[in-house]
Amino acid sequence: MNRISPDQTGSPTRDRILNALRVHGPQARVDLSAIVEMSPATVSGVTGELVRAGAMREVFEREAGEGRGRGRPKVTIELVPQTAHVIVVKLSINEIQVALGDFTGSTAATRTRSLDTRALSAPELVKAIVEAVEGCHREMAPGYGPCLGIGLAVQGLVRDSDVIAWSPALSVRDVDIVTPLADRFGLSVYAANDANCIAMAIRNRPEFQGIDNMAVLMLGPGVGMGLIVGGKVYDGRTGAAAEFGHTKYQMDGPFCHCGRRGCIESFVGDYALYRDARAMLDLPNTDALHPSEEQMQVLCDLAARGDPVALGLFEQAGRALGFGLTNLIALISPSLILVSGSGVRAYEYLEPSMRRSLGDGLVETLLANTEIRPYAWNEDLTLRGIIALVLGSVPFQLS
Amino acid sequence: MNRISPDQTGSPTRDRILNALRVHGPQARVDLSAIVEMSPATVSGVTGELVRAGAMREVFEREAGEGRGRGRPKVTIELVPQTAHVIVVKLSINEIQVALGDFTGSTAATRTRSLDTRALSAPELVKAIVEAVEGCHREMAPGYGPCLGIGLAVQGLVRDSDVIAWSPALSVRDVDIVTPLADRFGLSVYAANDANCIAMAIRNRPEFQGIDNMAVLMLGPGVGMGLIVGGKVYDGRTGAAAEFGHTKYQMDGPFCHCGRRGCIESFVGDYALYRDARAMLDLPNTDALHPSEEQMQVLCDLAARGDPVALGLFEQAGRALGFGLTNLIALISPSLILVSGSGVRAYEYLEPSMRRSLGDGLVETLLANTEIRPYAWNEDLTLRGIIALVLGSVPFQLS
DNA sequence: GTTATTTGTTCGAGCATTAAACTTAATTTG
DNA sequence: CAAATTAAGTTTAATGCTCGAACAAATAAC
Repeated sequence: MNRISPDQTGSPTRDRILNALRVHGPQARVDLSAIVEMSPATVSGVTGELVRAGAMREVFEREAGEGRGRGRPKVTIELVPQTAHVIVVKLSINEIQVALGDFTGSTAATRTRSLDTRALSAPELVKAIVEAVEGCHREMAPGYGPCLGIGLAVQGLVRDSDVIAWSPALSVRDVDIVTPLADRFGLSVYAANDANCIAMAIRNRPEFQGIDNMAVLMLGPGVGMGLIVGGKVYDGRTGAAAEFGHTKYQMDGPFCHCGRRGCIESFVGDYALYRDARAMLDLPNTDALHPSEEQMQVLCDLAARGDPVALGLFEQAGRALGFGLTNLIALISPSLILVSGSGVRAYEYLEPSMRRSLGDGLVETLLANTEIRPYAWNEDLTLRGIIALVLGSVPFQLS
Repeated sequence: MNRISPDQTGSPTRDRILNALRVHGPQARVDLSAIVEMSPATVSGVTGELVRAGAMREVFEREAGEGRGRGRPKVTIELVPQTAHVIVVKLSINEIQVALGDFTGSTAATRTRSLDTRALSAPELVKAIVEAVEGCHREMAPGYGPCLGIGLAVQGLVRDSDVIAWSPALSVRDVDIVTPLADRFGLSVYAANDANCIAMAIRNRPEFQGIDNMAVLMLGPGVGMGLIVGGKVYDGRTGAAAEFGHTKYQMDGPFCHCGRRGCIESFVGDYALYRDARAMLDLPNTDALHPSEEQMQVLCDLAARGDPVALGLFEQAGRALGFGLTNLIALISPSLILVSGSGVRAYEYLEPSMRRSLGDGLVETLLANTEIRPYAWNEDLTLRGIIALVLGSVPFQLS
């Protein structure tokens, strides 16, 4: 949570309009008024104010092209990207990425630094992040208005949007990362789990606006999940929710990174697949805890060529995944489940056994209410998500 | 959902005040203003209006007893129970119970009718419920103000707060129960799953006001759950959520009532315990699908006397329960899980293995955030819950 | 009795929102 | 090409909700 700025409140209507423009892109006032479900008069007032303040501008696209009907033509308005910015940091294994998010919610620039994150102490971690933020501020922020806040997307367990309880990228635990940053920069700082960020980014796309209950599964090195409940990212108030990957498949199954046995992740995570593959196939030895993209691709290629061992592996993983989804659906029954993450590359090999598993475990009524489909994986979703989170949390105020 | 009264809107503030009085009981205006977090001026206005309308009254409890400090004494106000009423029906196996809920949310009177519910066709079911409601209207409602709505608490799967997709009490499926009732009586009708009703009733107690994420487990003939997310009953938009009992324990486990295998319910439900007990102990033959309270009590007594077979049964059930809770906590991480239902009678025998199961499956961070404890079972919770649900859904309007 | 303290009411200011009337800017039609 | 038509956007005045502030009421303490 933030440490600074206790209760400044921007008008909720203004924030809704700003958000509508971020989600739906430039819009005419009439259309905005339909989106936010307020009268044109209200929208007119708010936009007028913001245009005068320089945060929005009218955009004249004189392409009489198509769709131009009778009557006064619409004039679309857009956010001025330079109005303000946020700085976000993505912490993953051996990598710290910093990005500047502009006022529209886009990533304006990013920079990545490689370092041995697992060797960092808590103060060193803070220092590394402070440096990243300062670097971003120095090099990217000029030309932009004020910094509205700082966001942190963390692989791992974030508690109370405040402290990193545990992360695969770190060897230290329970690091309060927010307080020192807030103190250092005098800004609101928000930390969030990376899967939640991705869920946020996806839910923010126009096509998912109506869907209030959805889950985004992140297959990859680990197995994560972001949950949208009631239209908002669900973090279980302690932040430690949606740990789909550590849902159980078999109590006496293989050991998982988390130290327990039989987690879904220990059947579906990259390391699990590669571990089992190496036992049966002739594959290069490696840091088995973190197989690379290329190594995983090799497995996929084998499956594509019909290799029965590879196919069998994916089939088993699909079964475990289906088991986990069965429980997820029984408990939450989200209307949509998207499967994403780098692991979607193997979706076609996972899907059949996953669906079989689901069919075995769920009554039709439940199954029929939930749509499951893959969603193309894209690295930048995390950044877009944390940017959206910060922009949505800090009310915008006119100066 | 309701079919009548499309969008009449009572003031939200008024509804909040009414609800605060229902939850916290009679209160002075100052205290009310603290509870609803509005200024005394606003509360004064609203209560004045309602007192004038006869829906509230001041109550003079002249017991100078204790707590009387300096200053003008508080005058508590209470809801007038007769102001209005709701009629609720609880449908369970071979029983239809009807109750009148008064304006304060209490059950003013109930009546129960036994009949072979599984023999009913859809129209016969509707007829039986209509009769129950009419009987209630005739015999209990005189003396009360208008009927604000009708509520249905149903054992089983309710879809879209509209149709009974499946119920153990019925042999028919997908019965739209709401439309005919709404048409017949010209009132808003709400149907809800019984476990959700109970969760609602419990969450409505003053001591749980602050807890926004909680789960109420219902052990008994079946295993149900009610989920409170963000302070509201969660029904997954389709109503078919929180099916904890049909969460999986072992894919190849015993068959469950739902037709699938290995559900938690098929290890923890009364029928599962009794089924396994009969295989090993000398117990009376019976309708094994629905063992009676007394029969289950026999099992408990055996455990109390240290019978190893009975203890072993409960231990196994506890293990399954713990497995299910592991997944629930990993996914939702509610801050509180209450275990209730008639099955709590055996809680002390279930608990040790349940906790062991949880310890094996969950990392401490997650486990530490969730409190699990039993909650005394009380038949009337269902009725109180559905009454609260109807009262909370129908905005109150001054005539 | 006088003062202090707390509860509750009343009144007016402030704010957000909207309906309705109006202005603006285009297209279509005669 | 002017007049009619259509649709977007603005302005204004009215409504309604909420709250601060002043005030009234009812008691205990002194």
